[in-house]
Formats: sequence, C-alpha cells, structure tokens
Amino acid sequence: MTTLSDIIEKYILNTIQESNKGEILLKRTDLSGKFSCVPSQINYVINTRFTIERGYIVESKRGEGGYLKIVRIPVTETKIYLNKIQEETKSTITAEGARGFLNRLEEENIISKREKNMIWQLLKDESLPNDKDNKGYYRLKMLKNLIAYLIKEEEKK
Amino acid sequence: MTTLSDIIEKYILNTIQESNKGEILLKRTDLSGKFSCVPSQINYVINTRFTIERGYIVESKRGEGGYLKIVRIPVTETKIYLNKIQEETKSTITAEGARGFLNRLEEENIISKREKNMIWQLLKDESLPNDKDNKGYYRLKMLKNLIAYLIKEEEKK
DNA sequence: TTAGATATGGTCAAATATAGTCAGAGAAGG
DNA sequence: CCTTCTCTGACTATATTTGACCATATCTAA
Repeated sequence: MTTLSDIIEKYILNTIQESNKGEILLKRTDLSGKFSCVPSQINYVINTRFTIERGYIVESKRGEGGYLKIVRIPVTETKIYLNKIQEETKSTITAEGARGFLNRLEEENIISKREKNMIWQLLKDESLPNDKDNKGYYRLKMLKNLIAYLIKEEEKK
Repeated sequence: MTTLSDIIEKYILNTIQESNKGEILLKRTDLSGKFSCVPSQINYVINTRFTIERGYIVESKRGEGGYLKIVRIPVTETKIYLNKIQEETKSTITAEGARGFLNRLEEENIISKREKNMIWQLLKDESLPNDKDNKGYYRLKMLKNLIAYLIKEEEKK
C-alpha cells in the first residue's frame, strides 16, 4: 500500500536528486498544496523520513520568506563509523558518557583537543537544565546533531 | 525566499564594506524611501541584524540633521571583546543571537568556521528542550561556559 | 529667550505570512 | 482485536511588514 506520505517522500527525494547539490529549499504550504493535504503532514513526512538517522539535516525558518531546507548527508566510511557510534548510544547519555565519547572522537582524530574542550563546555552538567532525566536526553540530541554535522564534513574531504 | 529586510540588510552591509571605515551614516527616511517601505522597517532591520552579538553598535540622533550611525566593532583585544560580550548578554539568548555571536567569533578569528558549525549543532533550537523560556536560558549558560573557556585559552597565549 | 513649528528618529502593537506541536481520529497490517 | 502508521485540525511559535502615536533636536519668529 502506498500512502500519501510515501508519495511526498518520493517527490522530495526526487527533487533532491535533481538538484545535484544534495540540498533543496521548499515552502511547506507549496508542498501541502501540491498534494492537497494539511501542512502538518509535511512535518510528519519530514519527521519520519528525513531524519538524522537516515542521513538528512533539516533547517527551517518561519514567517515571511519562510522555508524548509533539506540537506542530504552523503555516505562514506567515516559516516559508517560515526553511525555505529551513534547507534551505540541509547535514548540518553550521561555527562561521563558524553565525555568518553568526545575523548574517543579525539583519539580517532575526528575532532581536535580544543574542539573537544569547547564542546564539553556546552555538554557538561553545569550548562544543562537542572533536570536529571532530561539532561541526558538533550545531551544526546545535541551530540547526534554534532555527529550529523561531522559526517557531512568528512564527506567533503 | 528573500524578504525586503534581507535586501535592506545586504544593502547596509555593502555600504559599510565600501566605506572602508567600518562605519556609516544613514538617514532613516532616505533608506525607507529607497526601498519603498515605512521608516520603522529600517528600525526592524537594525534591531534584528545589526546587534551587539553580531558585532555592531548603532547610534542615532533625532530632529533636524538626524541620522543613523552603524559602527562595526573593531576588535583588537580578543579577551576584552569576549568579556564585553559576556557582560552585555542578559539572562537569555535566542538562537539567532547565538548564531550571530558565533559568526562574530569566527570573523574575529577566535574560533574556526568548523568550530562554529560544530558548536551551532549543540545550540540550535532542534537540539534544545522544547521549552520556550528555558531554551534561551540554557543556551546562554552554555555560551557563557564556552566563553569562559575561550578567555582562559586566550590567557595562555 | 523662548514657545511653537518643523524635521527627524523610536516604540509598540496589530496584521500578515509562514512553520511547528500535539493529541486524537482513522486506516492498515498482524 | 491490537498495534502501529498515517492523517487531520486546533492551537502555538516566530518572522516580517505596516501604521498610529511618541520623543527629541533644530530652527524661527516674537
């Protein structure tokens, strides 16, 4: 069974393909108009199909001149490695876990010592919400976005 | 996808560039005339784009002979600049404010483009708690810890 | 000297244009 | 059935544009 979400997904994939830049700009309402659905369905497609795990980064802007920007992260060896690390983490990560992870990235020469230190300033307990559970959750979210970026950068080499 | 505000911003940036002094004098009504908009839109552009986080100071004078003066902050002493920013930030900072600030750090060669991008991954809205008020609070906390680190590093030189 | 006229710029809230979230209804597959 | 995925719409968040009203500096005429 092909759902509307599948069709929208294919359309977006196709558009990215044709762009030859691995990146596109869309207007949410244009898309929902084209497929005669509510705008929030576009969010649904993006949230379920164009995730970091699948290799996409999505940015957006609201208001006049608003847009959706979908960027494809290309695949390489490094990406596979980083993905593996990413998979190892569960749904939350402790300060110690994050620190260990950053150390590992440094050991693998994926980031420098200085970069590690800078990132640590943002991930350490003192920087985050004073909320035991959510702390680990957001720390992981931040880390995942960082990894997605690193994957994209590695690909440029 | 480009708004009038973006166009006005580019025009001002360009004018500053051409002046070779990192500083310009404008008449608000001249600008609003040039771009066929209400005068207050110029204030909007200035308030959202030429902020202290992005490295600008704006002065003005009303009445006959009134003007807008936009000054690009020249930074010679990195530490002084960092301290100033740290003092000036209030109790919260928006994603845009943080981005502008990071761009500024990059322009001043305090951090690299890569470092900026990495840090951005942790500070952007998508990485933080979905909580309108606290988002800005924690973003600022993270940034301040980063600045503290950078100041310490600068001192080592 | 000073009050009023004139010339600017500033503030703020409403109107408009987008996009995001979330919970619940509906559909498809086991 | 039961679960999971999809679809929808009401409500929310944010960026831009506009205009009515406010504040201040300078000039001018009494």
